[in-house]
Amino acid sequence: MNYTNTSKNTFAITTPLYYVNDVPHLGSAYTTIAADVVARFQRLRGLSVLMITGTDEHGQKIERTAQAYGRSPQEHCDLIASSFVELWELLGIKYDRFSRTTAVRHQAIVKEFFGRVWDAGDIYLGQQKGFYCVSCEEFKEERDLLENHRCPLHPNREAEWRDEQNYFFRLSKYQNQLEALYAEQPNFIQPESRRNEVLNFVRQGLQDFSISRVNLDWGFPVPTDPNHTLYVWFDALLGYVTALLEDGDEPTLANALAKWWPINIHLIGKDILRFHAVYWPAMLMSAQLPISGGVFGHGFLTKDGQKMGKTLGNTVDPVDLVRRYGADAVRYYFVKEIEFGKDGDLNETRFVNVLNADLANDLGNLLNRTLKMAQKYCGGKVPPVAPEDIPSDNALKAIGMELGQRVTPAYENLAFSQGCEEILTLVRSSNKYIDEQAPWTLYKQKQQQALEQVLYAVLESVRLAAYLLSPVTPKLSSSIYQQLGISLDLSQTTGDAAATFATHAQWGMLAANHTLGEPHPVFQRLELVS
RNA sequence: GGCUCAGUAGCUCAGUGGUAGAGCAGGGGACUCAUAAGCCCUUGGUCGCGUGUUCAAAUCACGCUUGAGCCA
Repeated sequence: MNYTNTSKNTFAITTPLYYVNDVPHLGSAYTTIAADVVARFQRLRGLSVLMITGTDEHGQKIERTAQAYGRSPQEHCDLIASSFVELWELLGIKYDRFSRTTAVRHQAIVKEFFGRVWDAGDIYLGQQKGFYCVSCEEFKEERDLLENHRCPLHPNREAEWRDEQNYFFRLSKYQNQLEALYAEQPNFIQPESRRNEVLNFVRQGLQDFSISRVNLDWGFPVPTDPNHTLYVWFDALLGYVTALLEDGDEPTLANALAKWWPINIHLIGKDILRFHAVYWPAMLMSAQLPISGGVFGHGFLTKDGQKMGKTLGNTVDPVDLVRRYGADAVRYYFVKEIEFGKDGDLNETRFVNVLNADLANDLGNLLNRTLKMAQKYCGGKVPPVAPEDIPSDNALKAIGMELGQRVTPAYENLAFSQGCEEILTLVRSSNKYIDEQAPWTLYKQKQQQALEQVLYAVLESVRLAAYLLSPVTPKLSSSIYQQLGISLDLSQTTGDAAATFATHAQWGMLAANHTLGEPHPVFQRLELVS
């Protein structure tokens, strides 16, 4: 699987546009961290990257939530949207677009897109009868509901009986085209278990779905019939398109699609897979637009093995988590400790153990002990060693020479955990190498040349590890670069030449004789905070 | 009810036919450059249960069981 479009030098990735029913939860943070990691990696590779996140702000649920808080819907949306922005700031998310579905220009895009689907003859008026769960914003089959027509996902509220005229999207027409898409692009839906779910679902036969609601004000009017309001999902998915507009652009599809379309990959939680893997490509087919490169549905997070939820009262506030442990720690834990695609657990004891072992003890201390030795034994400078003079069977060079090539497919395939493990191999080997070579003994024996080779090999290995890990831990990696005396802020790379993979992912780019920085612990050991 | 995925060391997981592995956590040791870190050694598993196929099964087949999920 490789979502990089090699014919263009661009890479566009999205998180969902998060529903502003409530302040951001940990799951939203998880998706956004993952997207940021991919985006940062692609920038390092020199691609022009557009990372899109944002908020989905329409629908009955928002209307009612706002009402419950005594706010206007727009006030409510503004408030919640800003809490997302703040969280991304806190987490060090470097997004390029924050797309809000209440934006004025979004309406223009939706209107034009609707027109194309309308002209294709794929929208018709029909009757929708059934129980509607406002929390899901979906009609439910009666057999799927609990007693008193309560939705299994929202058992505290009864689904509402609706019998109304709705506009429908002719999804059934795209059954064959969708199946062909899944067959021709086996990676369109990842991971595989999710793909199977979708195939199974589609195989059973697709029904048209309703794309408008009546008796609802908070949303865009159906362009051809203002008595109806567009269904929130129809407008939300198009938020990805609107996000592609440059600031001064006229809000037209042509402008939006000019540079970045098709989006390389949508990262989503598994709960909204159907919208992205079935409805969305069908909508694009109807509008005769190219389909996105793929959809990756990741798993859910549990807390100490239990589902997080308000009923259990065990939700974890991402803001609180970052305040207690720091952004890099939170990012690293979720990216390294949870296999992307599977469900994962947050356990704070494990959190602290892993962070201390990997980042404080193995990586941070490795830098610190080596820098201190460089101070004592080499005058605080990178030893005058040419990397080519280090034999290729040197334990660290052997790993370092191949590491970039090993880590690249891991990032490309969103196998973050694997990539981190590869990097850690070099870090752990470096600690072992120091103990084996015992530079302090070489110093006492006045074997300066051997000593310098050892320290160079280790310093360079730390640098390489920091560079390759920088998509995950941008601040930590930057601190390491700084202490190595390299003036390049890895947390702010923009895809320009200075920080590119071609040079920095090579083992041996550390320049001899330049002055190293002052050693300070780059990652303090964490304490379990309750 | 149908279907999918998973069940391997205390924890998180790798291992898809040939004498059970990693990281973390636990125990011991030697060292000293270092963030009481690192290094070495080590405790720990009838690989969910059962039957079958095979010279040989964590690995293949069937059944059961537990958990997660999909079936608008």
